[in-house]
Amino acid sequence: MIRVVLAEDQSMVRGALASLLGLEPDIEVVGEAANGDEVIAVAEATRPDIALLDIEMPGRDGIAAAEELRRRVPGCRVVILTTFGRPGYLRRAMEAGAVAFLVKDSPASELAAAIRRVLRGERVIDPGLAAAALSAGPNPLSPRERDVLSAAVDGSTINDIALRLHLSEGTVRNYLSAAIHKTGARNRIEAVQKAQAQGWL
Amino acid sequence: MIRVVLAEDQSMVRGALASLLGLEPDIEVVGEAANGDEVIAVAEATRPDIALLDIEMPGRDGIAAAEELRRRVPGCRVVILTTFGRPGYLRRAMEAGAVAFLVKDSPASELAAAIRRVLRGERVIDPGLAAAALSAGPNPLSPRERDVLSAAVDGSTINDIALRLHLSEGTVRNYLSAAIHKTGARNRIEAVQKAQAQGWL
DNA sequence: ACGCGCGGATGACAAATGTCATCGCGAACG
DNA sequence: CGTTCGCGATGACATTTGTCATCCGCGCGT
Repeated sequence: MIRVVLAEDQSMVRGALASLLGLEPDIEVVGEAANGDEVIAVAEATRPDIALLDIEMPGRDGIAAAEELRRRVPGCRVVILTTFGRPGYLRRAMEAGAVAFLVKDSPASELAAAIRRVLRGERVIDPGLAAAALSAGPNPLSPRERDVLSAAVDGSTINDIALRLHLSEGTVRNYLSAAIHKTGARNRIEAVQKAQAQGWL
Repeated sequence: MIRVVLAEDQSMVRGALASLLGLEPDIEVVGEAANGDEVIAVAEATRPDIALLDIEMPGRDGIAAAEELRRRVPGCRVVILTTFGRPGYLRRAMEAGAVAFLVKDSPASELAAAIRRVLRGERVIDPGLAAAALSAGPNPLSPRERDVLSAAVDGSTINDIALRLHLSEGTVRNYLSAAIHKTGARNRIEAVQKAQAQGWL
């Protein structure tokens, strides 16, 4: 039996995925978690073959959890299952030690298939997405530019951001200007959108 | 047997939900669709007892589909299943004739339970969400203010919006200013966020 | 008949935002 | 050892955005 733990924050989706995997005769869901911190505890307790992780989760996200799992539960292979096939996500997932990267809008049958292929030692990555990740190149934003742009997603003013990050207003404007330039955007909002679409935040 | 059709754009989630419902001895998934247009065709062909609809779908969304289904397949009860429990969504779903409104982060067991309750003639709505929808009041934005604010979500400049909607720049600014005021926001971006959080767009 | 709200517009003004040049500091790298 | 790069800052400047008062016309309700 292939032993799987599941991390996904939406209970109903998590339950549905568990049921989907439960249909497979050679797969067994031995644990579930609603976020990245939980899944580490669950995996340490159950020592599964596979950890199936969503990326967007409250608290520690799936990528951070993958990194931690590699250290704490070395025998456990990480499969990322995410809504958004963003190039930057794929890149970071691979760097965090994931061996497969699936998007939720591929057919349901691919989930079990991917898990079996991973168990045979293969890596499973959508070829189109792999190409996009490679052609897009690495994240051009410096860490601080990322911070500032991330702080701008919720519509904060320059002043808000400056206070939150303990920077001067001018500095915030400079970083934002750089981020706007590097993303090829025309203003802050476009920069945020483009960076998010690439998985750079 | 309770006959159900399922509309959800993410294949894997759709398949997983189908599997979840398939576990129930008295429920049968007789059709699946990836968007609001498909589900109407499927429901007309299969005449199900229940249509389980996601809201966020490409093309015709779940709420618009619900409205159309009420006319075209009157015997079919509509259950909305959505990621976001936004007050405005609930309100619009009810106006569109839905009899149940579930969010994806409630427990998986609630799905079948809700379907059975609907079949007994009950309405199923999260009490907290119902309270939020009532206390939030109706959408304060005029149709045109909605249009303009919607056109601003992607970071377009005033100029872009004016061209796209065939308005003068000043008019666009006026509508945005009104929307900012009505949402209690401090700028365009916050206004978009607040309006989306309420389900007003 | 009257008021009111909505759509649409203009002009003026203040505030926020984006751009650019320039500076200092420290760490990394050849 | 010099160069480069990231971080942080300042000041000046042009542009964009947000606000407000005011106007017109239309339709709707009383």
